[in-house]
Amino acid sequence: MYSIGEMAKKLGVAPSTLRYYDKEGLLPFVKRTNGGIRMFSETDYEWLQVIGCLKKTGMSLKDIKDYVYMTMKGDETIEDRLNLLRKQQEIVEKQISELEETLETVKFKCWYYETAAKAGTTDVPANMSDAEIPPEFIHIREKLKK
Amino acid sequence: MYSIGEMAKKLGVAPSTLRYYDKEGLLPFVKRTNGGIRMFSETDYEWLQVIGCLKKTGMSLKDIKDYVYMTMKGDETIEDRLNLLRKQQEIVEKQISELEETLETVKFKCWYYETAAKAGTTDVPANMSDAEIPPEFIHIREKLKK
DNA sequence: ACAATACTTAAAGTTGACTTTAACTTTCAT
DNA sequence: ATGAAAGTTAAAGTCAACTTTAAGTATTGT
Repeated sequence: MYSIGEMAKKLGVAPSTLRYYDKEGLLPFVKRTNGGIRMFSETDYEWLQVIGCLKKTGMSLKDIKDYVYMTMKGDETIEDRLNLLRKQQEIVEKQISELEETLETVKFKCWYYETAAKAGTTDVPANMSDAEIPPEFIHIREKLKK
Repeated sequence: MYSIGEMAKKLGVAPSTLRYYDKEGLLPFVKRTNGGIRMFSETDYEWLQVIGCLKKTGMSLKDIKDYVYMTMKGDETIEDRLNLLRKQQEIVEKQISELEETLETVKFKCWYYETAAKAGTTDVPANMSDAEIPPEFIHIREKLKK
């Protein structure tokens, strides 16, 4: 069993964050001592890991709360939870492919400034023809212009 | 030349967003008519595409503003801009690898609920031994517990 | 000429996810 | 038994990035 401070440290978050999550109804599974102090168990830790994962996918606290409540309802919500997770998988896959396109654009910009640095002026990369620039950047430059 | 409404449509953002960016100093290059109305050019559009790219990397508007001003200063800031973009490349690469780990966790959860759905209860995937679960999920389940 | 539409600004409001504050209580080590 | 450390709550504050509002000005089509 862990106190809120210990669990916060284990997770790398502030204790106030865990209190906030609890207040928002994300932690209905957390038990209290007679004195009213929260006691976090190992399975609570697993829950917080899952909450952390869903947060990384960009899910809102409200939607995470709905998922937690679904789970609390038991086996009758298995299909719903599966559908929710499948949608979340698609969302993350889309996020990754968008970030990969962003990365290509940033790499183009790096090439642009490397070329400018060698030449001493951005005029050089700015005025290059398609034939002169690395082929993987042609469509990126086009996309930025159109 | 485009009005703010046309440019906003072209970019898929609200006109108020462009006014906000201008007010925050991100668009020092945008010219005005005698009457004070903003006129966006094709190169302004390219600028907004770059701003959009940097925003997708998670850069704050303040830092984007600094980059815009660096560029306005001319060729003496080429090295600084290159360093900034290289750092941003690293940031995006890290974001992608973190999202890929998140994706694996979501895929594990999907497998978990698919298995639960077949069995009619989450007890089945929950009580499986390492030997029974797909090998790629062993370390993910471990990570969630430890 | 004039109505409709789109533009302008400054200032206030919104949102989500926390964080801080204030006043108080519980737990733990000596 | 007592003082420090860590816990508790409710309520207010913060932050970034917009969005909305209000009051007014400019542009465009007939």
